[in-house]
Amino acid sequence: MLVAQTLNEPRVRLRRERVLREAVDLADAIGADALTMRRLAEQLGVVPMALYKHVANREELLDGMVDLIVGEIEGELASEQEPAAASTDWQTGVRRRTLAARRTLQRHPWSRRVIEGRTTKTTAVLDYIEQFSSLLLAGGLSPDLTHHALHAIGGRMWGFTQELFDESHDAVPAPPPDPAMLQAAAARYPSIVAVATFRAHDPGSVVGRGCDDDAEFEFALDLWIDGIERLHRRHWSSAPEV
Amino acid sequence: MLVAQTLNEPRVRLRRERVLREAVDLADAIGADALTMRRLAEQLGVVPMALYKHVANREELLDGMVDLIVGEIEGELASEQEPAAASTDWQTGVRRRTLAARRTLQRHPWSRRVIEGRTTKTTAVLDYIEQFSSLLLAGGLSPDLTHHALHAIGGRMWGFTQELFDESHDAVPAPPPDPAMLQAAAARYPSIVAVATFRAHDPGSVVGRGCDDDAEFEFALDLWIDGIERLHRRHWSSAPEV
DNA sequence: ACCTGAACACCGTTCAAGT
DNA sequence: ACCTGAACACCGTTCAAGT
Repeated sequence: MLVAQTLNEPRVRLRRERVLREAVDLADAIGADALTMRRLAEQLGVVPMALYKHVANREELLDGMVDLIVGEIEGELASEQEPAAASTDWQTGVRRRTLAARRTLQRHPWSRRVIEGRTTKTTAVLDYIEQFSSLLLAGGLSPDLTHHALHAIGGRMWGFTQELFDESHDAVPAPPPDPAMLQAAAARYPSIVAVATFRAHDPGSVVGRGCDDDAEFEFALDLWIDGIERLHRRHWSSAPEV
Repeated sequence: MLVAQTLNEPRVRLRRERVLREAVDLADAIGADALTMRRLAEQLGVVPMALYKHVANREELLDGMVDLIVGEIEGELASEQEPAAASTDWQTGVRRRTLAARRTLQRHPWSRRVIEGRTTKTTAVLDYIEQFSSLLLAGGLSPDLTHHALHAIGGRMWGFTQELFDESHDAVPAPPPDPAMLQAAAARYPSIVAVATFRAHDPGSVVGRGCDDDAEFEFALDLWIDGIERLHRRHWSSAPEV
C-alpha cells in the first residue's frame, strides 16, 4: 500500500503506519468509541505518550485510519474477478468503484460513522474523489452536472464528499490559497479542480461563488423524487423477473 | 409541543423536558461533543448526579434531544406560508415535508451527526417516518417501492431510516414481538407496518425475510446513476433558465 | 530521536447518604 | 421523591526528564 503523505524521515513513516494499522485492527475488534489512545498504546506494548511522537492527537489518528482504509478501495477494485473491458460507459465504472468502496468500508464497521465525523480531506480521500470525478467527466458529463452529482451521491455512499467543496461550515476560515499549492493540486487532482472551478470560467456567474447548499439539496431531493415516480409509473417491483 | 412518551407521573415528565430543552439549547451553543453531563448540570444549576433521575445515561439524553427536535418538524411544516392545496400529488407533499425537516435540523447544527449515531427509534422519529411513508402509499406507490424508496433517501436526508427495518446490525437480537405491542404499533404506525410486512403477504417470497442490504444499496445507486444519466442526455445545467 | 512517569484537568457513573 | 458529596475508573494531553 502506498500512502503519500508529507514525508519527514522514513523511520517515522514506518512507525506511523504501524500505529495506524494497529489502530484499524483494534477498531475492527472493539469499535471506534472504545479505541482510546491509552488502549491503543497498551496494544502496541508502549506507554500512551509514545503515540504522540507519530500522531499529533486523537483526531489525527482517526484521520490516518480513514486514510488507510480508503486507500484500500483501490486494491479491492484491482482484485476483482472480471477484469472489465478497457472502455465501458461511465455508469459501469462508477458502479464498480462504488461497490468496491462499499465492500471495503463494510470490512470496517466503525468506518462509516468515523468518516462522516471527519472534516479534514486526507490524500486518500481526495484521490478517491478524483478517480470518481474523472469517471464522470470522461463520460462526457459537464463539470456542472458532475458537481451536483457528487453532492447528491456523497452522503449515502461514503459521507465524505459532503463538505468537500464547501468551507462555509468550518470554524476557521480557509487561508487564501497559495498559488504554488493550487498548481500542485491541479496536477494531482485535475478533475476535482475542474469541477470546483468551472464557475469561474462561466461568464454568466459570479466568480468564486461557493456552493449553494440549498440548491444542491433540492437537486438531490428532486433526483430521488423523479426517479421514484418513474419507477412507480413503470410498476417497478423488487421481485425477480420470471 | 406534544411529545408522547411512556408516561409515569407528570412532575417527572415536566422536569425531563426541561433537561432535554436545556440540553438542546446548550448543544446549539457549544456543540454536541462539548455537551457533557457535568456541563449540562452546571447550566441547570444542579449537581451532575441530579440529571440521572430524569435520564438514564448520556445515550438516553441524546435520544431525548433527537426526539425533541424531530418533533419540531411538524410545527415547522404547519407554520409554512403557503397553506398547500388540500390534495396534491405525493411529490409535492414529500418535497414540503423533507424541506421542512431540513430547515428544522439546520437550526441545530449538531443534530445531523448525532442522529446518525443513534440506533434507537424514538417515537418522534417513528412518527416522522410514519407520515413520510403514508404520503408515498397514499400516492399509490406499492409497499415494495415505498420500502426501497425510504432506504434510498434515508441516508442523505435525515440519516435515521438507515437501520429502520433492519435489525441485523444490532448486537442484541430483537426480542420476539409481543402480539399486543404489534397491535398497538399497527394502530399508531399503520404505514410503517404495511411497508415492513408486505413481504409476508407476497406468496412468492419467503415469509419474514428481512431487508437485503446489498439489494437496497444497489437500488439507491442505480436510482442515482439513471437519474444523472438522464439529466446528462437532456443537457442539464444549473444555470437559471433565461 | 524516541520513550517514560508523573501529573493536570477533565469524563460518565456508582454508591450511600441526606431532606 | 428528589438532590447531594465523595469516590471510582477511566479519558486526552502537558511537561520535564530520561536514554
